[in-house]
Amino acid sequence: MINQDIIINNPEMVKKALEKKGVEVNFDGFLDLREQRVKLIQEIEDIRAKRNKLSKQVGEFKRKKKDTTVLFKEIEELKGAITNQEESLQDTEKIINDFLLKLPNLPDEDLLGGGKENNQVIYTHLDKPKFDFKTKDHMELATELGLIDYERAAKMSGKGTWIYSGIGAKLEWALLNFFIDEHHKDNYQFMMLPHILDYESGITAGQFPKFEDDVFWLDGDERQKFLLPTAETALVNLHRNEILDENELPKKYFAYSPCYRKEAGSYRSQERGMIRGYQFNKVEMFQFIKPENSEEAFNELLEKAKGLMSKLGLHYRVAKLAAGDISFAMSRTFDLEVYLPSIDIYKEVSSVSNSRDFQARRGLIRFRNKEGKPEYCHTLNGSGLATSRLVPSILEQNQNKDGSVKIPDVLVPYMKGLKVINPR
RNA sequence: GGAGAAAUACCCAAGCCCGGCUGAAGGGAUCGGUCUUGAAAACCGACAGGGCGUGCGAGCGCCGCGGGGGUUCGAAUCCCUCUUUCUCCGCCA
Repeated sequence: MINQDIIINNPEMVKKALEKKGVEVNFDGFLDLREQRVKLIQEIEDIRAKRNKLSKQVGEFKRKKKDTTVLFKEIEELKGAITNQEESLQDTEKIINDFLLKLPNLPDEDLLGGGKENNQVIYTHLDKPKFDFKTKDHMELATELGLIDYERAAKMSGKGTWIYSGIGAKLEWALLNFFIDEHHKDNYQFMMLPHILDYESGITAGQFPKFEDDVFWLDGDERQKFLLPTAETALVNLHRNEILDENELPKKYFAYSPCYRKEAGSYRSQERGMIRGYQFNKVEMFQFIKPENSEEAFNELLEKAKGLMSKLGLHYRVAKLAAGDISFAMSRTFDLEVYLPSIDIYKEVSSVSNSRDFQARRGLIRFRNKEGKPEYCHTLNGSGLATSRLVPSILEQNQNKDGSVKIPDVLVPYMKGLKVINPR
């Protein structure tokens, strides 16, 4: 949620900032409603104050055995005036709230406007791998090596799914465990979270109300519970409605979870295999911090994600996203994109984002500052990493002429010493 | 799944039956002070928060006793509902 004071004090600035995200807004109605709200509150509180005073007198009169009919008459007059106003106030506040919940976060000032086309590559690790033989794509490799079973997955679940089988499962699991160990080394706290979340959790994360159709709902039309689209959605809710002690911050967490996504739109056919599915695995990093540590925390998460990628020895790059390519709840996002030789394209394996106080405002996530006053935290998240796109990139980037695939050195201990996956 | 009990401030806990003087007793913790070489103990004092409105400000007002709603002139106290926790029974990985 955008700080309302900023909108009230400088609606033009907010308007321009949101335009960079490709969102057109008009604050005229909002500002009017805000004024209307204050007027109603003043009227209601005025009447309530009078009524409270009179009611108190009723008590006193009764104790002294004095006649109360005069008081009741006065109260009666106040009563009628108040109910209508209270209803209008409720309506007004609901409209204001609904409006605010649908406004995306302000992008950082240093970001370019526009969408994907304006993303900037700011870092590249290694060169594109060169092959002196005819390469295969990851589907071919995975199928030939018996790592992934697409057909049987389709049989039991339908499209957009796959089965990690045998060595393939071991490889996916090795990646997850490698990441988990690395995060432990950095003293992040490991969390295993519910995959089924309530509506309020989706609001706090910024997933709802705008993107209700992108998740899987469990309770039919009632929209009560949904499957998390990323562990971030659960992690951000860890401290919802809490006031943390200043010295507890920063709080650094990580979680492993499958991510369930409906991905309503249609995608290019080149996104075959495991590039986009209804379910994929991810280890997610998350921080609750004081606002003053925002940049530092962002860099830490980015460096951690880069470190993991570099240790895997894969060719990847880092893109600073343009305002329009950043998701709803975020002010700033850098993506790590791994190279897939078969389609000569870079695909996101990590998104490192700063939500600043946007999620904290939605979920009332605060800390007590030095003055003893509650203040909103900043929340940041970063994938560390999404594994389901790494397997394809490992297969494609590390393939050999004989159809075998070299396992990244750091994963070998997690593969019981297996260094190369050979054709069966 | 069934039956019962409970949810009060940082923690423990009274009040709820019998609605008003409870904007919430008491204790602990915490903070400040006295005493002390220092500390502890003892004693004295402070300690309801969060939100909203208003004011330059001290302040004033509204809401607030798990969440929501209702009854009433007035509700922590009565009624409805939801959530969570505990106990017992059943079922089960």
